Amino acid sequence: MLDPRLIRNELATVVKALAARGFQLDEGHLQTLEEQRKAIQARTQELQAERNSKSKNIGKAKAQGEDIQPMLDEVADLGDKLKAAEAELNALQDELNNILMGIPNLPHESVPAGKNEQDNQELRRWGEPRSFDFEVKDHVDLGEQLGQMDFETAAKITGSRFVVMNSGLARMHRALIQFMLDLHSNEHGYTETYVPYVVNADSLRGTGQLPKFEEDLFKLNAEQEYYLIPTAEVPVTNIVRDTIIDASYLPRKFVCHTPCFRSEAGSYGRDTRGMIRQHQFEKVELVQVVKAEDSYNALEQLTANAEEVLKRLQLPYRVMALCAGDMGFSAAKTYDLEVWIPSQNTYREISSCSNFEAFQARRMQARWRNPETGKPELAHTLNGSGLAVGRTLVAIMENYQNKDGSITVPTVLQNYMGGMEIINI
RNA sequence: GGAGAGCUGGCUGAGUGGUCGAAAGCGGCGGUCUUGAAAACCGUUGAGGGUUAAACCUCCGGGGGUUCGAAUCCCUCGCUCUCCGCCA
Repeated sequence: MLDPRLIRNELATVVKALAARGFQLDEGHLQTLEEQRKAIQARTQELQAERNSKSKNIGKAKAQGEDIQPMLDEVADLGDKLKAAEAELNALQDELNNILMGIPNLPHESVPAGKNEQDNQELRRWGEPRSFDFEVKDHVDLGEQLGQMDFETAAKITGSRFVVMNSGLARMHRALIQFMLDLHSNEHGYTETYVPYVVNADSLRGTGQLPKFEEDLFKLNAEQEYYLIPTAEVPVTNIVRDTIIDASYLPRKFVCHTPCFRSEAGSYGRDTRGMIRQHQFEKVELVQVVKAEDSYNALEQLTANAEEVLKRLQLPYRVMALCAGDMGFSAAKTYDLEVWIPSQNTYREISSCSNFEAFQARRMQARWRNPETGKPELAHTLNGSGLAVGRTLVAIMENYQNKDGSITVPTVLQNYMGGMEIINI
């Protein structure tokens, strides 16, 4: 959520900044509502003040044994008037709030202009894509030939966009999770965290998935309004919802492995083959809660932490600065890490690292107490994948494939796989 | 599943219809004392909105109701705890 005062006081600037990311804000409508709100709020508060003072007087008079009937007559219709005013105010505030909750974050000044992924800016590359002296296979062919990756069985059990794995691939999948958790908790200073995979609507509103993106989520058909998490970002960031954090606890850095569940509504026909886009996938997520002044340094750090995973796995990648039009709803700035996928002869997203500034913190009232002023201030939140496990597995399979269809195990993973050096039939 | 108790400021916790945004303690901040620190003592200290500043308004788990007036009474939902039952 944007700062309502910013919207009130600098509406034109906000409208312009939102246009940069392709969002049309109905300026006139908002202004009209805001003016009405102001007027009705003032009137409501006057009525409330009148009620408070008159009630107080009645109390005093009664205590002194005076006849209070005339005073009661005087306030007879005040209650109804007040109730009507409050109802009107509530309706207006709900409407304004709905609009506010649907407005995306403003892009940071350093974010490149642009409409879509064509306009993203490549910042740097690491590693040299390997040249193969045989025809490369994609991970689906490799996995099925190994007999360790089975999409048909998964489709029988559930439906499309799921996978069954076993043996070496299943183990490497697990090894990746352990490796990433260890790296970030032991070397990068993150606190390993375990969280619920089912969350309530408040949590999803806090991080920005609701109210606008409900169709991307799996909603449980339960008595409570519960959803499967689309990313660990939701439960982990909401750890600080409705709290005032002591300054000495900042920055807070969490690393958390969870499965992620996405309905992928609206992505029909995209990446239908293989493990690139699944309804269920594992991800190791990095989340930071920091002071406002630190958040852009934290974004660089968090991105570097995610990059380190790719470096240790010796996977070639590039770093993209997303343009304003390609960024997610809540982000002020986003770097995507894209890993080299030989079968597609291109780089594909494997991590997305974003600074949300105070956008999520304002929605979830996540604050810290500034000792200099003694006042609570909104925190800044960030997160990034470190990394998406399924896609990492895909990248390893394809980049480390051998002519005979076996897959060499990256050195850093061998200890996590009981010394296994190669995956074959 | 059944019965009961509770949810109050950063934290603990008092408050059962009016002068309560709310005692007390802890913690925080400022000061006295001290070479410095600790201890002790004194003062100060909830959040949000509003205003040049004030006035004023809202908030005692969420929502609704009763009342001139609600932290306090009623309804409802959520959560926590205790006991019983059931299951692992």
